Amino acid sequence: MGERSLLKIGEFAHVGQVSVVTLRHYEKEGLLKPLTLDPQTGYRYYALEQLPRLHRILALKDLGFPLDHIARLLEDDLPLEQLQGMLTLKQAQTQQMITAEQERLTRIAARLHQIEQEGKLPTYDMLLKQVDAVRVASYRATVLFHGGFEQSTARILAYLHEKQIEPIGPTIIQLHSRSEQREDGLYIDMETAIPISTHLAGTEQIAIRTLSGGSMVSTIYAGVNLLMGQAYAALYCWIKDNGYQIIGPPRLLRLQHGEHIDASHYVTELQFPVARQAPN
Amino acid sequence: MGERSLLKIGEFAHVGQVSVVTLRHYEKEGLLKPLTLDPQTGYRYYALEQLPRLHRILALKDLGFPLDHIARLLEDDLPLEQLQGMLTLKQAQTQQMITAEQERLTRIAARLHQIEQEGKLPTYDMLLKQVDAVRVASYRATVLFHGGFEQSTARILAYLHEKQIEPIGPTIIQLHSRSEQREDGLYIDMETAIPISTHLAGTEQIAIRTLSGGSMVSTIYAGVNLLMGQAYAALYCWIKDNGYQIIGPPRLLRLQHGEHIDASHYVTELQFPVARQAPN
DNA sequence: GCTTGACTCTCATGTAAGGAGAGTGTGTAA
DNA sequence: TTACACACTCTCCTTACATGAGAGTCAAGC
Repeated sequence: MGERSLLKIGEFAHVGQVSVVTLRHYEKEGLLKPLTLDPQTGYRYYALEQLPRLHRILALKDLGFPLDHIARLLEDDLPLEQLQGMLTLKQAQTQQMITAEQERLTRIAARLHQIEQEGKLPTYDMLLKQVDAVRVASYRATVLFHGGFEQSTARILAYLHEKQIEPIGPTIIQLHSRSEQREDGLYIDMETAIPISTHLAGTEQIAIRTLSGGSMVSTIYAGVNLLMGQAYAALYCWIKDNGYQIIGPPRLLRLQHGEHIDASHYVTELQFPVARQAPN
Repeated sequence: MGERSLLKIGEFAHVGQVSVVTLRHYEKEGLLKPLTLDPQTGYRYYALEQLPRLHRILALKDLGFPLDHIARLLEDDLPLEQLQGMLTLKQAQTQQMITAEQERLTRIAARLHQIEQEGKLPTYDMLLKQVDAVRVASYRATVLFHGGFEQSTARILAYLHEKQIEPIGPTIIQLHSRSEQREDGLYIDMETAIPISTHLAGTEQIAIRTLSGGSMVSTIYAGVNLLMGQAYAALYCWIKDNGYQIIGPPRLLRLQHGEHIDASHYVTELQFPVARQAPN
């Protein structure tokens, strides 16, 4: 020690506290070339004076930069503004990642919460998804909860058939109010909507309109679940736990229903339009 | 729609809002097999009833699980505790990652701060590293800052030479107090230490002891910088900005020094032992 | 001068989760 | 019939290395 000398890769790796493989990798990436290369043996020889550069590489890696960015940052003629720009950008990205991870943390906690509540494997899987706006033919009325939409659906389908238009997606039901009990059954204000591709005029009863898209919390279940109580409740909890707020009526997508299908094979998606709750 | 049917991979991908490639990938990973496979054509056919499973996969992926963990989580006979365990573990990991990212954010901010202060590319790169404890032969005295350690080093080396012991690392100088000006120069209480591998008895002057290891904030610079003012200051700022506290005397590692070496080729590492500041 | 063990070289492959793209051969629907 | 969807295989690409194979080199002891 104390003598000026060239180090073999292993020695340099040792003082730099990195692996030999890492040094070779950095050379390949053009980050740190050995001072000399023995043309006979191919041995790499490093000088201790290269240690500050290695140190800088590690420091930048520690800031989260990928190696190719570090290569740019190490260029001698890099203008100061660009350096600052890259750092500021990285700062923003890191902030964003933290936010994302925190949301994920909340989702995990919500899931654990759900398991505790139900005391078993959760039945419903919540997912936040983006939904496109879609043009529909819709019919809105306050009808019997059980079977009410069958009539509505039939009514719209008849109209579309008459106009020779085919549906382009599953029937969507918007539940505009919570159900209310009357003497002859459970009633609800629901809008039955069938997606179509073409524009046409509606009738007094059947409106041609566009269902808005946006962020939806969604869950899908198979089988019959007429009251959807559990799914509804689970979704409601999830939205609350994860700091969202409901900004519209829930939707029911009848992905696989019908008279000649056994009820146990029904597939339904339940969606709530949501937005991030303003953090007050 | 509304009819029970088998979907081709493209259709299923569409309703599930994933890519065809993804579905094939999931099949290969054993996460989601198509309901039937046409032996003639190899076409995959999915049932809508598989949508909840896909949904669950996506939800778990959203929680941050890798695909092989999801495969385990999807097993029917997974005991509840194991599910909870995996979620709790993931929760802890996510929390840890958030903490790490926040520290990174602080480091980036410190770096930007440093650039602003210096008004140019920062000269010193700070890195937090773990240092092992090391046995040394050391000599402590209040000596002239300039050249004082040369004598100390020579003294230790003479002793080691007499005992036929070779140093196993660069000379370490611990600065036990800040420098003080006297009439004939700048004095400092410094301990010069040379790493050795064997244990042996010391003398009145030369102690054989162990330098403790631990977390060190380190910077390396090449060239002569006798007062180390800038490096010292930069390191000091970094430690403060990043919420650490200094828990011991700074160390100077003379990685490449010596009489027959040009001062511009000196390589020195400056280390401060630190600990996380208790968040009060 | 020889052996031995530690070290070094190059090259290839693997990682997670697919994305992108090409090439080639069928299937399905209007 | 003509698009288009789908099949299969293959490769390369992403990050920052780790791991290993097979071969050559260095320094030290005998």
